[in-house]
Order: sequence, then C-alpha cells, then structure tokens
Amino acid sequence: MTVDEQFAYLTKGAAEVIRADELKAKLDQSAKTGKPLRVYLGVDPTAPDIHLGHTVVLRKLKHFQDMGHTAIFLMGDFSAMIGDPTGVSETRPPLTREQVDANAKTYLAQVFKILDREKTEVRYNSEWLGKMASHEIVRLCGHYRLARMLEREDFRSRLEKNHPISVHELLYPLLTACDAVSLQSDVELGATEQKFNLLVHRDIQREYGQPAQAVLMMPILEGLDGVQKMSKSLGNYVGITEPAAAMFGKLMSISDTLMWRYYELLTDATPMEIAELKSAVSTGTAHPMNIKKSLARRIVADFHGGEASAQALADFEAQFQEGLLPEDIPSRDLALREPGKLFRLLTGLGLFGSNAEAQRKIKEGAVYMAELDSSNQPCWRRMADPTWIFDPAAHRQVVFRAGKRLLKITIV
RNA sequence: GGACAGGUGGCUGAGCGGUCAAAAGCAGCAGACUGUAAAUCUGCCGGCCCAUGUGGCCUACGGAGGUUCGAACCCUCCCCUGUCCA
Repeated sequence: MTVDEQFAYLTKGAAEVIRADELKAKLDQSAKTGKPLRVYLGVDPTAPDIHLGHTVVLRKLKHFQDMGHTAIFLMGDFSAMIGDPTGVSETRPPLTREQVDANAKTYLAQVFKILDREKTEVRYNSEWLGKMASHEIVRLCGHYRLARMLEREDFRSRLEKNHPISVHELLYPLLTACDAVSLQSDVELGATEQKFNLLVHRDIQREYGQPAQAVLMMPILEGLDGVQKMSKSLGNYVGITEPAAAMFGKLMSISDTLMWRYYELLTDATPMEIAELKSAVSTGTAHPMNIKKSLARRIVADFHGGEASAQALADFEAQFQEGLLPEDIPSRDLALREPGKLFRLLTGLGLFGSNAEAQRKIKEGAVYMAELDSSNQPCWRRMADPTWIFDPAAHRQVVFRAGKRLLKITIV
C-alpha cells in the first residue's frame, strides 16, 4: 500500500485531521525508515462499560494497528480522577481510586473486542502523572496561558452563565498533554469534542522540545434518539457487553436517517457500498427495515460472532413480527399464597418504580398478562383495572408485559 | 475582607402570603398509528392509602429557626454559586 493509499484509508470517516500534511509526512517518514508510528488513544475509565460511541475511535486505532503502526491504548486512570471538563456544564464529581481501578479492568476486556491484544501497547497515565512533583506541575502550568484556556467553549459558556469553574479543571488538558510527551506520540486520536485538549497536547509537546503529534478526530456518534450524543447517562446507548438480542433490538429502534450514520461509523462498509444501499432504498428496490436489519446483524456480529447475530435476527423476527415470546424472558419464582392487588405485585416485581406509577400504567392500558402454556404464542389479556386482584392459586405461571418489558412469573 | 445578585421537580425556568404537588418548555413513560423506525396525535409524569372521587393522608421549592390561622413566597442565622471592588 502506498503512503497515499494508507492516508486515504486512515482518514476515512474522520471529521478532521490536524494537520493532514503533517500526518502524511509522518506516514511517509515511517514508510522510508520502516519505523512504525506511535499512535495513541487516551480514554478515561469514568464508567465500567464502553458503548458503541466509544468504538468509533477505537476502530480507527485498529486501522492504524492493521497498517502496522504501534497502537497505544492509554488508560486515563489518573486523569479520570480530575475529570475532563469537555462538554460538561458542571464540575464533575471526582472518581475515587477504587472506582477508576474497577472501571479500568472492565474496560480493557472490552477494548480487546476490537483491538488486537497481542499488538497493543497498554499504558496508564498514573505511571507518570502519579509521580509528578509539585514543582513540575507548576512548571507545566507555566507553559500555557489562562486566556487561551478560557477560550474554549465549555469554560466560556460557563463563565457567561455565571456557573462555577474549579481550578483543577484547567489542569486537565495540561496533565493529559504529559501523556503525549511521555509516550512520544506521533499521532493522537480522539473525538471532535476533544479538539481543544488535543491542540493543547500539540502545544505542550512543542514546549517540551518534541515534534507536535498529528491529531485525527472522529465524529461524535449520535445516540439511539438520533439527536444527542450516545452516552450512558442519557440512556441512549448500546453497550458492547449487552446480550446479542438486546443489542439487536436497540439497533432496530433507531430512525432510518440515523442508520446511515451508523453504517458510516460503526461498520467497515465502504462509502461506495453505503451509497448503493441508499440509492436502493430511495428507488424503492430495498425496504429500509431490511437494510436496518443487516446493519444490526453486522454490528452484533462484531461483538457476539456471526452465529449469535443470526440468532438475534431470527429471535427479533419471531418476537416482533410473529408475536412470539422471546426465549430469554427474565423470569422470577414467587412464593405467593394470598391474593393481592395487581399493582402492588407489579411494583414488588420491579416492573414499576412505585405503586402510584403501577396504578397509572394499568389505567393507561400498558399492562398485559398472559397465561403460559406449552406454545410460546401468548394470549395477551389487557389489565386495565387498577383494583384487580391477582390470585396466585388461579395463575400458576404467567407472563406480564409492562410497556416494552416482559417478566415471567412462576408461583412456587 | 466589603457591596450586590441568586439557589424551585431529571434539566431549563415561572411563581414572591392562601385557589401550589407548584405555570411553561425539554427529557422520560404509556397509548393510538406503524416496520418494537421516525414523524404525528393523546394521556401521564412526588409518594402512600381507599376505591374511581373536583377523595383522604404524607413529604417537597439550599439548611436550621421564626412571624402568621396559613409560608416556595416575609424575617433571622448558616451553607453554596456568581458579579463587582480590594
């Protein structure tokens, strides 16, 4: 592969490259000397799980790895304890050492679903940040100007709204710049929202006498709602450890518009293939639902394998298109003797958060019950009376449906 | 250290003595329609209880006290945030 081809492949799907000519020169240099580029992605383990949004940039790191460059996965175990101010309108509560360690552990296992474990250099930024003396930190701060720091949108909008900014938040980009310096990186990957931090990293590298790394930014993946970015706190995410069926279902719930975005950022489909699918849908030769099914199949296969993915599709079709019950309904055994109000039972089972909510939902017609027989073709009965009494003697095994949730109950 | 402004439900934000479980918007949940899609429309959106009603009770407008028949709203102190001055 020529340098130009490599460059085209590596920047596919990228939102921005700073600077493209520098990256090309680095690739060129690497090709001539045979010395692989050091490419890193820093991630703060602020939550125990990663979701599809994180995989966009991980996938890009893998591309570099596939091209023979050195992929460095940097665990921001130290920086996670400061908290990245990017995109937040409030100071984040700092994580404890214990939380960070626990998250880092689960993160790695998930990261290797995409990266090649053998070929990946895994580093922790506590290696160097944890050892910094206060005079070194002071010196580091001396390399950057407050006015420039306050230029960034996050801080500016907080200042305008008279919201608090804590001093330690200013330190975040400076400290993570030490990662780039310590790793002597040639390229850093990140999401577009990281732009400010990434640029600071370049500046600080230069201040410490190193050539500035090239920066490659990937777009932010929209969540299932199609509007806000995918994030766990918004609940619009697909976790990569989720069961195949859940993953499949969530992917099927995205809008038709959003599915093209997912094709672009979450699959290896080439822009050409995607364009073909699009034209097939617009000319009516393909049904968008089928195109979405194959999207879901591809993504689920990445994390669960082809077989599980095919099964997920089959289950989906059986459940939602033929009305059958899925195989793996959550089920509970219940030692219940006395008859009682249905809403109380449902709250007790965790289907609703409170008795008041359960009663409301029953009135709204959101609750169904079906006796379980040998076939898994349920005969749903709408339970719209909030005073209805559930008698365990009369219903040995039933399935409740509360909105989208299902729960199987066996009286023991 | 001083002067000033502000702290209301998941968020934004109205209310500034009773008719306030608190407007409005967003988010969320559910129903209708569908392709478990989107869009749209409808309802709900603190909790407990009775049973179905313009029903009873409890908790809640930063915290603690106070004034009042009655406080998110007035007073005092405290905590938190911001602005200006030093």
